Amino acid sequence: MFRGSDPINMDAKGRMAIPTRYRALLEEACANELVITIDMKSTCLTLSPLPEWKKFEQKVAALPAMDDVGEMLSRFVVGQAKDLQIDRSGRILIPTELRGYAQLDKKLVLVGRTQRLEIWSEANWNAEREKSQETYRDMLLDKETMSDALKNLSW
Amino acid sequence: MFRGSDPINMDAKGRMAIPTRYRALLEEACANELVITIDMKSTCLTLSPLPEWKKFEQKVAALPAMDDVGEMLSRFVVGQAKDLQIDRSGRILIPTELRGYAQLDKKLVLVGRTQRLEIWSEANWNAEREKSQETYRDMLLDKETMSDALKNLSW
DNA sequence: TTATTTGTGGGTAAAAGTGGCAAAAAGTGC
DNA sequence: GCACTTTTTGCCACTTTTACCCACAAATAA
Repeated sequence: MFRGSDPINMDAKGRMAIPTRYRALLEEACANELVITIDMKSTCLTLSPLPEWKKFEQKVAALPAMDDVGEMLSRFVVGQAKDLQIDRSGRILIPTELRGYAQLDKKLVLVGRTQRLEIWSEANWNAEREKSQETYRDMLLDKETMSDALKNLSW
Repeated sequence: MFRGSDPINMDAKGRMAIPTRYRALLEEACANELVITIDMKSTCLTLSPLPEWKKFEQKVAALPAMDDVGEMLSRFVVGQAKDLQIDRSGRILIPTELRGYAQLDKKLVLVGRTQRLEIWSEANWNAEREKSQETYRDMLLDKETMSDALKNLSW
């Protein structure tokens, strides 16, 4: 579904153009209805087609009320989500509060993550890429800390 | 169902406007009948459609009488709940005692939590958000203390 | 070079939220 | 029991924000 990264400029009103190669896809998959929210583990935002989002929301809602981490996930991820419509020029408006969270200024990077998209500030994206070369390469070589699912991933 | 957060001003009489995007939903889901009560684990209030509330109330009532924590939950959460009607201008009146509990003054934030809503003072909400970025990010990275349900949450 | 498609910016109109005011209802005291 | 006071509810108008629409600029392809 979504893959690859695109550098995109956000305009003064906080609007961002969706790459044309995704337009038809989004029209069909979700009638241009998207949900944007924070990514709790990284300084970026998550953009998903509404049907995909709903699946996630249901899973989170089904977690036990006494699961403190799950509760927090629901409060801040669901609680800061926002429905978006793609306008007739193929743009979305990124809500002000979320812009602050992800430290977005003019230069953004839109990253494809199969079922969803990530929105990064160019600066944070580059920093994270650098970090991945130093840190995560070691983590990939260390079989001790790796989950079983990942250990058994075939390619 | 409910998602996202909305900054709302409470008027001098303790009334709060429900965002328009929820109006039709609430009319249909519960004929504008809501229940408001305290959230025992946080300094905020919980607002639920009557049918959703009833499910919770039944579950709590079914807990063993010797479950002290459950007993306390029933006494203070159910015991301080209050039925509300949305008025003809789409507003609810937040009971005085509950206003005190959640430290509400003029500026409020209404937070969507899928089946229910949370009402925060703007100050407490912002403080909680900041805290989530410092504390909870670590909790999400620490696989030791994380529940299995959450560990296996795919997204 | 010209035409078509994609990206950007700004202006305008509609809708939503807020606060004030007035009317009605409830409560209290004479 | 009646009148006055106080609280609550409903209505309306104003202001602010948001979203939609159109026009222009840039880039790409013919």
